[in-house]
Amino acid sequence: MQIGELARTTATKVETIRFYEKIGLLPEPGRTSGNYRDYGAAHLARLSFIRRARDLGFTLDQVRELLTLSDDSSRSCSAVDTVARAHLAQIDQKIADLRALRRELDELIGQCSQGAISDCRIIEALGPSAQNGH
Amino acid sequence: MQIGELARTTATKVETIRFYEKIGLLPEPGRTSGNYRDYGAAHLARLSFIRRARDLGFTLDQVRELLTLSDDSSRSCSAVDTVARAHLAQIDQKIADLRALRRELDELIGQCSQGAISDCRIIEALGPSAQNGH
DNA sequence: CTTGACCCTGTAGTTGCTATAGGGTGCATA
DNA sequence: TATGCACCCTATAGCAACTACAGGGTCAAG
Ligand SMILES: [Zn+2]
Ligand SMILES: [Zn+2]
Ligand SMILES: [Zn+2]
Ligand SMILES: [Zn+2]
Repeated sequence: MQIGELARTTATKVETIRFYEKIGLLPEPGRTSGNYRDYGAAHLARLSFIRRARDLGFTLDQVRELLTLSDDSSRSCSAVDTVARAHLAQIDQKIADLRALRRELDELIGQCSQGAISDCRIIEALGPSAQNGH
Repeated sequence: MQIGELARTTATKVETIRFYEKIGLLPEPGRTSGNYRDYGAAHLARLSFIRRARDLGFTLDQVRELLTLSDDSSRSCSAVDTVARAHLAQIDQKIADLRALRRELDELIGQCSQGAISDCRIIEALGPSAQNGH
Protein backbone atom coordinates (compact mmCIF):
# COMPACT_ATOMS: atom_id res chain seq x y z
CA MET A 1 0.00 0.00 0.00
CA GLN A 2 1.51 3.34 -0.90
CA ILE A 3 1.25 6.51 1.09
CA GLY A 4 -1.61 8.05 -0.88
CA GLU A 5 -3.87 5.08 -0.28
CA LEU A 6 -3.01 5.01 3.41
CA ALA A 7 -3.78 8.72 3.54
CA ARG A 8 -7.20 8.25 1.91
CA THR A 9 -8.04 5.26 4.12
CA THR A 10 -7.27 7.11 7.34
CA ALA A 11 -8.39 10.58 6.24
CA THR A 12 -4.90 11.88 6.87
CA LYS A 13 -2.80 14.15 4.69
CA VAL A 14 0.24 12.57 3.08
CA GLU A 15 2.49 15.20 4.68
CA THR A 16 1.06 14.38 8.09
CA ILE A 17 1.93 10.70 7.67
CA ARG A 18 5.50 11.62 6.77
CA PHE A 19 5.55 14.00 9.72
CA TYR A 20 4.45 11.22 12.11
CA GLU A 21 7.24 9.05 10.73
CA LYS A 22 9.79 11.82 11.22
CA ILE A 23 8.91 12.31 14.88
CA GLY A 24 9.01 8.56 15.46
CA LEU A 25 5.30 8.04 16.03
CA LEU A 26 4.81 5.82 13.00
CA PRO A 27 7.53 3.23 12.26
CA GLU A 28 9.43 3.56 8.99
CA PRO A 29 7.86 1.30 6.37
CA GLY A 30 9.74 -0.68 3.75
CA ARG A 31 10.50 0.85 0.36
CA THR A 32 9.74 -0.24 -3.16
CA SER A 33 12.43 -0.41 -5.84
CA GLY A 34 11.46 3.13 -6.80
CA ASN A 35 11.96 4.31 -3.19
CA TYR A 36 8.22 4.62 -2.49
CA ARG A 37 7.06 3.91 1.07
CA ASP A 38 5.29 0.54 1.28
CA TYR A 39 2.80 0.15 4.13
CA GLY A 40 1.16 -2.96 5.59
CA ALA A 41 -1.73 -3.73 7.93
CA ALA A 42 0.29 -2.93 11.07
CA HIS A 43 0.97 0.57 9.84
CA LEU A 44 -2.67 1.08 9.01
CA ALA A 45 -3.68 -0.08 12.48
CA ARG A 46 -1.17 2.18 14.18
CA LEU A 47 -2.07 5.22 12.15
CA SER A 48 -5.78 4.63 12.79
CA PHE A 49 -5.02 4.51 16.50
CA ILE A 50 -3.11 7.77 16.31
CA ARG A 51 -5.85 9.53 14.37
CA ARG A 52 -8.62 8.40 16.67
CA ALA A 53 -6.66 9.46 19.74
CA ARG A 54 -5.92 12.85 18.13
CA ASP A 55 -9.62 13.25 17.32
CA LEU A 56 -10.27 12.73 21.03
CA GLY A 57 -7.89 15.59 21.71
CA PHE A 58 -4.91 13.67 23.12
CA THR A 59 -1.60 15.43 22.51
CA LEU A 60 1.05 13.66 20.46
CA ASP A 61 2.96 12.96 23.67
CA GLN A 62 -0.09 11.35 25.18
CA VAL A 63 -0.63 9.35 22.00
CA ARG A 64 2.96 8.18 22.21
CA GLU A 65 2.36 7.06 25.78
CA LEU A 66 -0.85 5.25 24.89
CA LEU A 67 0.89 3.47 22.03
CA THR A 68 3.72 2.32 24.28
CA LEU A 69 1.21 1.06 26.84
CA SER A 70 -0.88 -0.73 24.26
CA ASP A 71 2.19 -2.48 22.89
CA ASP A 72 2.74 -4.23 26.23
CA SER A 73 -0.46 -6.25 26.34
CA SER A 74 0.33 -8.09 29.57
CA ARG A 75 0.31 -5.17 31.96
CA SER A 76 -2.66 -3.66 33.72
CA CYS A 77 -4.55 -0.95 31.94
CA SER A 78 -4.62 1.36 34.93
CA ALA A 79 -1.87 3.45 33.33
CA VAL A 80 -4.08 3.92 30.28
CA ASP A 81 -6.88 4.93 32.58
CA THR A 82 -4.61 7.48 34.22
CA VAL A 83 -3.66 9.08 30.90
CA ALA A 84 -7.28 9.21 29.82
CA ARG A 85 -8.48 10.69 33.10
CA ALA A 86 -5.73 13.30 33.06
CA HIS A 87 -6.86 14.29 29.59
CA LEU A 88 -10.47 14.48 30.75
CA ALA A 89 -9.42 16.78 33.58
CA GLN A 90 -7.61 19.01 31.09
CA ILE A 91 -10.72 19.22 28.95
CA ASP A 92 -12.84 20.11 31.97
CA GLN A 93 -10.41 22.86 32.85
CA LYS A 94 -10.50 24.24 29.33
CA ILE A 95 -14.29 24.24 29.31
CA ALA A 96 -14.37 26.07 32.65
CA ASP A 97 -11.86 28.64 31.40
CA LEU A 98 -13.82 29.24 28.23
CA ARG A 99 -17.06 29.62 30.13
CA ALA A 100 -15.55 32.26 32.40
CA LEU A 101 -14.22 34.03 29.31
CA ARG A 102 -17.58 33.83 27.61
CA ARG A 103 -19.30 35.37 30.62
CA GLU A 104 -16.83 38.28 30.65
CA LEU A 105 -17.13 38.95 26.97
CA ASP A 106 -20.89 38.66 26.93
CA GLU A 107 -21.13 41.18 29.73
CA LEU A 108 -18.88 43.54 27.82
CA ILE A 109 -20.88 43.26 24.61
CA GLY A 110 -24.11 43.84 26.51
CA GLN A 111 -22.82 47.22 27.64
CA CYS A 112 -22.05 48.50 24.15
CA SER A 113 -24.46 51.31 23.35
CA GLN A 114 -23.77 51.23 19.60
CA GLY A 115 -22.75 54.86 19.60
CA ALA A 116 -19.42 56.51 18.83
CA ILE A 117 -16.12 54.81 19.51
CA SER A 118 -15.31 57.45 22.08
CA ASP A 119 -18.26 56.26 24.18
CA CYS A 120 -17.86 52.55 23.52
CA ARG A 121 -17.83 50.51 26.71
CA ILE A 122 -15.97 47.68 25.01
CA ILE A 123 -13.06 49.90 24.07
CA GLU A 124 -13.25 51.56 27.43
CA ALA A 125 -13.18 48.25 29.28
CA LEU A 126 -10.08 47.21 27.39
CA GLY A 127 -8.30 50.40 28.39
CA PRO A 128 -5.54 50.77 30.99
CA SER A 129 -7.63 51.92 33.92
CA ALA A 130 -10.26 49.26 33.49
CA GLN A 131 -10.50 47.60 36.87
CA ASN A 132 -13.86 45.96 36.76
CA GLY A 133 -13.63 44.14 40.03
CA HIS A 134 -13.47 40.55 38.79
CA MET B 1 10.13 54.00 32.05
CA GLN B 2 12.31 51.12 30.97
CA ILE B 3 11.12 47.81 29.67
CA GLY B 4 11.42 45.90 32.94
CA GLU B 5 9.12 48.28 34.76
CA LEU B 6 6.59 48.23 31.93
CA ALA B 7 6.73 44.45 32.05
CA ARG B 8 6.05 44.35 35.80
CA THR B 9 3.26 46.92 35.55
CA THR B 10 1.42 44.99 32.86
CA ALA B 11 2.32 41.46 34.00
CA THR B 12 3.99 40.85 30.65
CA LYS B 13 7.34 39.23 29.96
CA VAL B 14 10.05 41.51 28.62
CA GLU B 15 10.47 39.27 25.58
CA THR B 16 6.76 39.51 24.85
CA ILE B 17 6.92 43.31 24.82
CA ARG B 18 9.80 43.21 22.35
CA PHE B 19 7.83 40.67 20.33
CA TYR B 20 4.80 42.98 20.16
CA GLU B 21 7.08 45.74 18.96
CA LYS B 22 8.60 43.53 16.30
CA ILE B 23 5.23 42.58 14.84
CA GLY B 24 4.13 46.21 14.86
CA LEU B 25 1.50 45.93 17.59
CA LEU B 26 3.28 48.23 19.99
CA PRO B 27 4.95 51.36 18.52
CA GLU B 28 8.71 51.69 18.86
CA PRO B 29 9.57 53.79 21.89
CA GLY B 30 12.37 56.33 22.11
CA ARG B 31 15.80 55.26 23.30
CA THR B 32 18.04 56.50 26.09
CA SER B 33 21.67 57.42 25.47
CA GLY B 34 22.57 53.85 26.40
CA ASN B 35 20.15 52.49 23.77
CA TYR B 36 17.56 51.37 26.31
CA ARG B 37 13.91 51.52 25.31
CA ASP B 38 12.12 54.43 27.01
CA TYR B 39 8.34 54.07 27.39
CA GLY B 40 5.71 56.66 28.26
CA ALA B 41 2.06 56.66 29.34
CA ALA B 42 0.77 56.04 25.81
CA HIS B 43 2.79 52.84 25.55
CA LEU B 44 1.53 51.68 28.91
CA ALA B 45 -2.06 52.33 27.85
CA ARG B 46 -1.63 50.50 24.58
CA LEU B 47 0.05 47.48 26.11
CA SER B 48 -2.62 47.28 28.81
CA PHE B 49 -5.24 47.25 26.08
CA ILE B 50 -3.44 44.48 24.26
CA ARG B 51 -3.05 42.36 27.39
CA ARG B 52 -6.65 42.74 28.43
CA ALA B 53 -7.88 41.82 24.96
CA ARG B 54 -5.54 38.82 24.89
CA ASP B 55 -6.85 37.76 28.30
CA LEU B 56 -10.31 37.81 26.79
CA GLY B 57 -9.04 35.43 24.13
CA PHE B 58 -8.88 37.77 21.14
CA THR B 59 -6.23 36.79 18.61
CA LEU B 60 -3.44 39.24 17.83
CA ASP B 61 -5.13 40.01 14.53
CA GLN B 62 -8.34 40.83 16.33
CA VAL B 63 -6.41 42.95 18.82
CA ARG B 64 -4.82 44.80 15.93
CA GLU B 65 -8.26 45.46 14.47
CA LEU B 66 -9.64 46.66 17.81
CA LEU B 67 -6.67 48.99 18.24
CA THR B 68 -7.16 50.46 14.78
CA LEU B 69 -10.86 50.98 15.48
CA SER B 70 -10.24 52.54 18.88
CA ASP B 71 -7.76 54.97 17.37
CA ASP B 72 -10.47 56.50 15.21
CA SER B 73 -12.70 57.80 17.98
CA SER B 74 -15.22 59.53 15.71
CA ARG B 75 -16.64 56.48 13.99
CA SER B 76 -19.44 54.25 15.21
CA CYS B 77 -18.54 51.36 17.43
CA SER B 78 -20.58 48.83 15.50
CA ALA B 79 -17.38 47.47 13.98
CA VAL B 80 -16.06 46.85 17.47
CA ASP B 81 -19.26 45.09 18.30
CA THR B 82 -18.88 42.90 15.22
CA VAL B 83 -15.37 41.82 16.18
CA ALA B 84 -16.47 41.07 19.73
CA ARG B 85 -19.52 39.11 18.66
CA ALA B 86 -17.49 37.08 16.17
CA HIS B 87 -15.11 36.20 18.96
CA LEU B 88 -18.00 35.23 21.21
CA ALA B 89 -19.30 32.91 18.52
CA GLN B 90 -15.87 31.30 18.23
CA ILE B 91 -15.79 30.70 21.98
CA ASP B 92 -19.23 29.14 21.87
CA GLN B 93 -18.09 26.83 19.10
CA LYS B 94 -15.02 25.80 21.07
CA ILE B 95 -17.09 25.07 24.15
CA ALA B 96 -19.49 22.94 22.13
CA ASP B 97 -16.61 21.02 20.54
CA LEU B 98 -14.98 20.39 23.89
CA ARG B 99 -18.25 19.22 25.39
CA ALA B 100 -18.75 16.68 22.61
CA LEU B 101 -15.19 15.49 23.14
CA ARG B 102 -15.69 15.25 26.86
CA ARG B 103 -18.78 13.11 26.38
CA GLU B 104 -16.89 10.71 24.10
CA LEU B 105 -13.93 10.39 26.38
CA ASP B 106 -16.04 9.99 29.48
CA GLU B 107 -17.97 7.18 27.85
CA LEU B 108 -14.72 5.47 26.93
CA ILE B 109 -13.27 5.74 30.42
CA GLY B 110 -16.47 4.37 31.90
CA GLN B 111 -16.00 1.20 29.90
CA CYS B 112 -12.51 0.46 31.18
CA SER B 113 -12.64 -2.63 33.34
CA GLN B 114 -9.25 -1.99 34.96
CA GLY B 115 -7.95 -5.38 33.84
CA ALA B 116 -5.16 -6.31 31.42
CA ILE B 117 -4.23 -4.10 28.47
CA SER B 118 -5.38 -6.83 26.13
CA ASP B 119 -8.93 -6.43 27.43
CA CYS B 120 -8.89 -2.68 27.78
CA ARG B 121 -11.86 -1.01 26.09
CA ILE B 122 -10.01 2.26 25.80
CA ILE B 123 -7.19 0.73 23.80
CA GLU B 124 -9.71 -1.30 21.86
CA ALA B 125 -11.81 1.73 21.03
CA LEU B 126 -8.78 3.51 19.67
CA GLY B 127 -7.95 0.61 17.38
CA PRO B 128 -8.48 0.44 13.62
CA SER B 129 -11.79 -1.43 13.56
CA ALA B 130 -13.41 0.75 16.16
CA GLN B 131 -16.63 1.95 14.55
CA ASN B 132 -18.73 2.96 17.50
CA GLY B 133 -21.57 4.42 15.55
CA HIS B 134 -21.15 8.10 16.44
C1' DC C 1 37.31 48.37 39.60
C1' DT C 2 34.42 44.76 40.03
C1' DT C 3 29.92 42.81 40.92
C1' DG C 4 25.24 42.35 39.72
C1' DA C 5 20.97 43.81 37.88
C1' DC C 6 19.41 45.33 34.09
C1' DC C 7 19.35 46.05 28.96
C1' DC C 8 20.49 44.95 23.78
C1' DT C 9 20.18 41.96 19.19
C1' DG C 10 19.47 37.79 16.92
C1' DT C 11 18.20 33.22 16.54
C1' DA C 12 16.05 28.84 17.67
C1' DG C 13 12.61 26.25 20.12
C1' DT C 14 7.61 25.08 21.31
C1' DT C 15 2.85 22.14 19.04
C1' DG C 16 0.92 19.89 15.20
C1' DC C 17 0.84 20.18 11.33
C1' DT C 18 0.70 22.46 6.19
C1' DA C 19 2.75 24.23 2.04
C1' DT C 20 5.82 25.01 -0.97
C1' DA C 21 10.29 24.01 -4.24
C1' DG C 22 12.53 21.09 -7.08
C1' DG C 23 13.02 17.01 -8.33
C1' DG C 24 12.09 11.33 -9.51
C1' DT C 25 8.72 7.14 -10.71
C1' DG C 26 5.28 4.57 -13.17
C1' DC C 27 1.67 3.82 -16.27
C1' DA C 28 -1.37 5.10 -20.24
C1' DT C 29 -1.80 7.17 -24.57
C1' DA C 30 -0.65 9.51 -29.38
C1' DT D 1 9.11 6.47 -28.56
C1' DA D 2 7.72 10.51 -26.56
C1' DT D 3 4.81 12.80 -23.60
C1' DG D 4 1.58 13.69 -20.29
C1' DC D 5 -0.16 12.96 -15.84
C1' DA D 6 -0.75 11.25 -11.20
C1' DC D 7 1.81 9.98 -7.85
C1' DC D 8 6.02 9.77 -4.99
C1' DC D 9 10.64 11.67 -2.85
C1' DT D 10 13.57 15.11 0.26
C1' DA D 11 14.30 19.38 2.43
C1' DT D 12 12.92 23.61 4.08
C1' DA D 13 9.91 27.35 5.63
C1' DG D 14 5.67 28.88 7.49
C1' DC D 15 1.48 29.32 10.86
C1' DA D 16 0.15 31.35 16.40
C1' DA D 17 1.94 33.52 20.11
C1' DC D 18 5.13 33.50 22.43
C1' DT D 19 9.57 31.70 25.23
C1' DA D 20 14.36 30.84 25.91
C1' DC D 21 18.77 31.13 25.11
C1' DA D 22 23.64 33.02 23.51
C1' DG D 23 26.69 36.48 23.59
C1' DG D 24 27.21 40.67 24.36
C1' DG D 25 26.64 46.16 26.41
C1' DT D 26 25.10 49.71 30.39
C1' DC D 27 24.75 51.54 34.87
C1' DA D 28 24.70 52.26 39.82
C1' DA D 29 26.62 50.56 44.25
C1' DG D 30 30.30 49.12 47.15
ZN1 LIG E 1 -17.71 41.99 34.40
ZN1 LIG F 1 -19.53 50.04 21.60
ZN1 LIG G 1 -19.69 6.33 22.21
ZN1 LIG H 1 -8.73 -0.35 30.47
